Amino acid sequence: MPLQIYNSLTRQKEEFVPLTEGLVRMYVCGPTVYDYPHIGHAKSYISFDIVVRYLRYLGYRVKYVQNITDVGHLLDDGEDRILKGAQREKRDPMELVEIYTRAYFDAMDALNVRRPDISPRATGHIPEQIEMVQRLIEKGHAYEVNGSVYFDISTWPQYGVLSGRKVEDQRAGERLEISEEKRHPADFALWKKADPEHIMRWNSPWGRGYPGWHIECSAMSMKYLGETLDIHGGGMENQFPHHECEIAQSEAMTGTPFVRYWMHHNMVMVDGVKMSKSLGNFTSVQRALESYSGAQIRFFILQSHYRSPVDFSKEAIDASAQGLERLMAARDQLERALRQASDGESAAEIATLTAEYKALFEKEMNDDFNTPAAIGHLFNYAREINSRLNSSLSAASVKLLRDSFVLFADDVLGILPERAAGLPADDFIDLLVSLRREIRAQKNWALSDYLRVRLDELGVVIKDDKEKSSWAYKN
RNA sequence: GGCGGCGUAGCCAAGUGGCUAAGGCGGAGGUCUGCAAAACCUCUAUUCAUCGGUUCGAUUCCGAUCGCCGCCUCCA
Repeated sequence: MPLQIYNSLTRQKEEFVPLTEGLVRMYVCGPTVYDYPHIGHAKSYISFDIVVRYLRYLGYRVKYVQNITDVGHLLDDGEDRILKGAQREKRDPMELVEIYTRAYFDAMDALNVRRPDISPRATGHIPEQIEMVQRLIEKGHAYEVNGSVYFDISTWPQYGVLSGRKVEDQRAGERLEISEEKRHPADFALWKKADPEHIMRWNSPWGRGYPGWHIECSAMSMKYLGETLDIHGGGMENQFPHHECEIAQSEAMTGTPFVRYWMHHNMVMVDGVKMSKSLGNFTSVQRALESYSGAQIRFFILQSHYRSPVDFSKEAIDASAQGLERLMAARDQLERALRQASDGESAAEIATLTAEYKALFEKEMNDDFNTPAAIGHLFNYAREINSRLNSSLSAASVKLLRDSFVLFADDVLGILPERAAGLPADDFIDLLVSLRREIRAQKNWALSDYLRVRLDELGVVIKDDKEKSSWAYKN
């Protein structure tokens, strides 16, 4: 079965067919860089990292764009996030933005998330956004009032297609005061007039101001990917109003479909409640990395589906970390066997096994990137591999197993980081282990145990069998 | 009030209109071992929130109820 993607727009799984054969145009909403990235960002960008990696595994060329929002947007109290952050930390807004942009990339690197091909910044694309607003005014879909420009919902009856909402059903103004400038409560800002104290502002045909909340994604995605994207990703909480507004303003301007497949991932929870910056109950990635490795966090997130919420609890991560250790141990055993295996043809049985697991892995990944199920097969695969490594295999057979295991687990899922130590240490450990073998042959258990304990303290675990001893790194 | 999602073993978590309801953690037993660890083997949900309905048959489809969550406001 070919790749199926759950499309939020149609609310069903659909076969994935890109607009241009062999090329995927993909855009994902990036972070607002006014604070450290949290575990919710981890789930988001790991989810879409899997999408990109798997599409590339399938042979597509993927052009992946993810914005950096460095224009301040308004908080409930009318204050600007970035401005507020800058005041809090007594820094220039752009300095603040730079610090958190770097923190964001550092965190993603630690989680083994591959960087987007293009990371456009909103402040670097003000002219594009202004141009878009102008075109919307020209086409009669937007109006200017007192230095601000709003999108006119009444000119866009399709508003609501993505979220399935009717404008009249919404409780407009229940929690946020409706601007009196708007003709209709659901009209949204494309450009906002800046108050004198507003630091981040730019010249525009409507005076000094700054872009609206939704316009940057439309302007930048279309600039780099064209008028129709294959995939647009983001969090479910952005489905409305953010993505709904993107569709309205983009399609009103171009007259063509904006996005073919909308993908939305679910939220990270803490004790059953959504984690978010506004609720203040978030764990930063940097903080989580003090307790867990990037691979452990990544693996934990991939053990539930991207469209399911995940509860970030110590118990759950500890449990999944144990599981990850098994997969990493299997990889280590394969690498070791590869160094020690004798020459020879690969066995037909091994080729059958690798083909079987390739089919299973692809079946699950083709089903809307079902990483938990794919990982389930990986555990079975690891067991099959381990039992075969107990007997001697030819180097060609081991290589076949190693290559396929690493291809799925690491190239696509990215969950098998290199072990900590540099490679030369391996040779010394090999030497110590073989020396210990001699000591054991002399039944000098005291010295043998001493070596085992010392090596254990250094992070190397010994495993003794009748004919040989082997070892593995602990973490 | 409107829109949407979820409720599967002690915990985490896939899945399916009917053959054994994946996998991981934890637990129990075993093989191996000088001991240990790892690995491997066996066991660990007669049952999928509750109650109805459709069906020859439902955990899976439909309805109701209960519970939990998200969105309707910036948020990954």
